[in-house]
Amino acid sequence: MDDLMKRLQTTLAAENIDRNAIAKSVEMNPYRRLLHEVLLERKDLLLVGSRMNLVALFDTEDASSEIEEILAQFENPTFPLEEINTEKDEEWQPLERKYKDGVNQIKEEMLTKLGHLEKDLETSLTHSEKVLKSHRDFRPIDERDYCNIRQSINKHFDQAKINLRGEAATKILVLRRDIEQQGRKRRNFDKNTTDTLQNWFHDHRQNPYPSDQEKAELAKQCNIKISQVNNWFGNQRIRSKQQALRMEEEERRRLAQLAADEAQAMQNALADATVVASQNLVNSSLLNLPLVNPAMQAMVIPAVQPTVINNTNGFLQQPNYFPVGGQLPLTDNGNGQVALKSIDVMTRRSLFQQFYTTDFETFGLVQQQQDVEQQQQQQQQFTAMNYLG
DNA sequence: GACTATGATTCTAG
DNA sequence: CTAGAATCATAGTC
Repeated sequence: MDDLMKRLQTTLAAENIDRNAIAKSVEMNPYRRLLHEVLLERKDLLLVGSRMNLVALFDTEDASSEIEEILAQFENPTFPLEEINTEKDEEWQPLERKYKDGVNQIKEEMLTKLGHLEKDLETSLTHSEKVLKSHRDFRPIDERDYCNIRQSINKHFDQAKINLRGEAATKILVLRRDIEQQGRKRRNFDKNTTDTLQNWFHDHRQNPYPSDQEKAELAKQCNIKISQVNNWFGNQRIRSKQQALRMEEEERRRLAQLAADEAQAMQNALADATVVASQNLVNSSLLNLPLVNPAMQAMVIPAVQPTVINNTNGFLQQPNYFPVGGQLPLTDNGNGQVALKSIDVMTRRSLFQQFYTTDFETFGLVQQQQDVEQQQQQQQQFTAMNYLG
């Protein structure tokens, strides 16, 4: 009994009820007082149905039509879930099953509780009659008293029933929302759909904004909702724009890298040519060198060789200095390596000439670097050219 | 399991 | 309301 009392107090506290107001109300109305007495005798009845509360004891509300509408689903076999992704969704059937099972379970629970309520109502009525009879010792009791107490108790239990139904309806709504949420799990469109949308987008890329009518057509054609068409075009527009920006940026970076590489190559060539020129001057004549350098014949350079090999013999050893489209003095030895072909003096001269006259003069980058060292190198380069020319 | 692709949602501005 | 942008959440891939 103490436990029951505690639960009652907790309920009262939780429901934020002014107990004085209730007491006053009870005091002012003998029937209510009687009812209160009955209910205090059977406190457990107060706790039947989790939503039953003392406010409902005195202020009966009508059952909302909305609740009845939802509960009608107990009897209505049609599936009341929102149609989500049409019939092509094979995961839909289990969800539908799950929902129906859930609704049935809620129904069973509600019916069980209703049964309990009915039993408690009977008990309560019998008990109230007993209490009323005991009152005969203190005051006159007539049929009206019995009628009133029965009415009050019925009212109380009616409210409990309404609350119970409301609770069941809420459960159904929650269940429905959960299931619909699961059904709404994102699924990719099939290839046909994306192709159709993709084609439309591409054909109208100048102005990729379908009209309402076109959206409707696309939706029908793709078997998706108009809102999905809207989503798709919204995403597509923004994402294709982002992609274009990324490509642009990438291209810009690539060109910058290309220019940097060329500039570097040119500088290497310049440095190399400078060595050649000075060597030639020291050795008095490039033409005096053997027609075919024996060391050069055996020289093997890795196919990917980024560093400039010191040119001590007056030969160009980095073939990539030669003009684009010009013939490279290379031979592939089949082992992922290339060897310099032995070349005769005339060929060498022509390659040098080609290199100096064609490339150096047309390559703006060298001209732009106006520092002293660069100028000196240019000086030497022209000396070499004159010498060879 | 990290990463990207993608459909949906949310927020903002007009 | 719409479009754009950011973000979320899941799919899909390696």
